[in-house]
Amino acid sequence: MNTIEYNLDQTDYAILRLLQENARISNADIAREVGMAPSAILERIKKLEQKGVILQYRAKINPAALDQTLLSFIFIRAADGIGCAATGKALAAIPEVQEVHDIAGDDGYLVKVRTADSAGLVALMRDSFAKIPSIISTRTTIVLETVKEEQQLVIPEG
Amino acid sequence: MNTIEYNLDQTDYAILRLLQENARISNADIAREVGMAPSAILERIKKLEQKGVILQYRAKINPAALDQTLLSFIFIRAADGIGCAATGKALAAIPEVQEVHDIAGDDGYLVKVRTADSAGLVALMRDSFAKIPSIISTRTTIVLETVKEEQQLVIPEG
DNA sequence: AACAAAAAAAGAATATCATTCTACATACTG
DNA sequence: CAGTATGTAGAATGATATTCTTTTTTTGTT
Repeated sequence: MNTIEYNLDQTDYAILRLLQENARISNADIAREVGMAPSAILERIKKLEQKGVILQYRAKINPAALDQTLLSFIFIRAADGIGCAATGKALAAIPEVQEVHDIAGDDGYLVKVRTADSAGLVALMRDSFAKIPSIISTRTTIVLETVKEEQQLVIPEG
Repeated sequence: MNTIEYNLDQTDYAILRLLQENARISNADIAREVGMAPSAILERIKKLEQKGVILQYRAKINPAALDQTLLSFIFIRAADGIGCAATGKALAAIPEVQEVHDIAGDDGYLVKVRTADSAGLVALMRDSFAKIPSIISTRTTIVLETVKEEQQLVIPEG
């Protein structure tokens, strides 16, 4: 199911806004920001996690620090259609593959890939993509510069 | 500059791996995992932040909880080339726009967008995109299902 | 409107944690 | 070989997370 059966109020929004910006903020600081007791914040966060509103807390690491500076998007045409997700799963299993999206229109996937350089991209396509037999063709788009990246969700204002 | 002048060792990798999975883990827990003192972990994390290896700590929020279930990628052809980033900035300023990438090959941008539904997407293109005069044309790809999403970086094994 | 039931928040108490400081070990440098 | 710099451990303290109890607020029902 896509929808979540849980009503968020203004306090929840405020908490989410703070956590989205800085997941390592203390409950005490959140409590001060929203004007409530730390214990109440803890309860709310627990509930937000349990209800599936908060999925994870993650550190965003600089790709350059791990020598993964080349970003590419690859359209992939595959022989299997929707539901038969063998290609998607095979793509998802590749470490360099950041995202895999099943897209509408032409039995294809859109894949986001990070490699060290163009040689790494070539190697990836030769070594990993070529081993997935259902792939018919690929079209690669190189990212020159990311203007805005992995933006967080827009949370309704108080 | 793209590269980072900082050498990471196995302990740093272990810390990054833990923080990437759960940014709200305590320094004490990290210390237990890697077999070091909490004070040492704190120092290392501070340095990783200061050196720009760790960019941010973020809570990943379920888009469905905020009623943003439709994901789309839009290729945008614009009149300005590389460097003249007016179009990119205008796109980045749109709240629904999650990512903006300047791509090679055809003076264009690849944009990732989240809206509530197809009506929201239509409204976005009518109200926001249409107001950017440098946009020549757009090609939209609807995501049916995300197989793998916003994967974190692959950190070298110990 | 009044009451009961349920949910949420505050407040206090305790265990845990972050942070600072000092001391020590290790590696690098002249 | 001294001297410097870097990094870690360990202890101390101040802050925090977490639990539990009490109080308040909300909700639903008559």
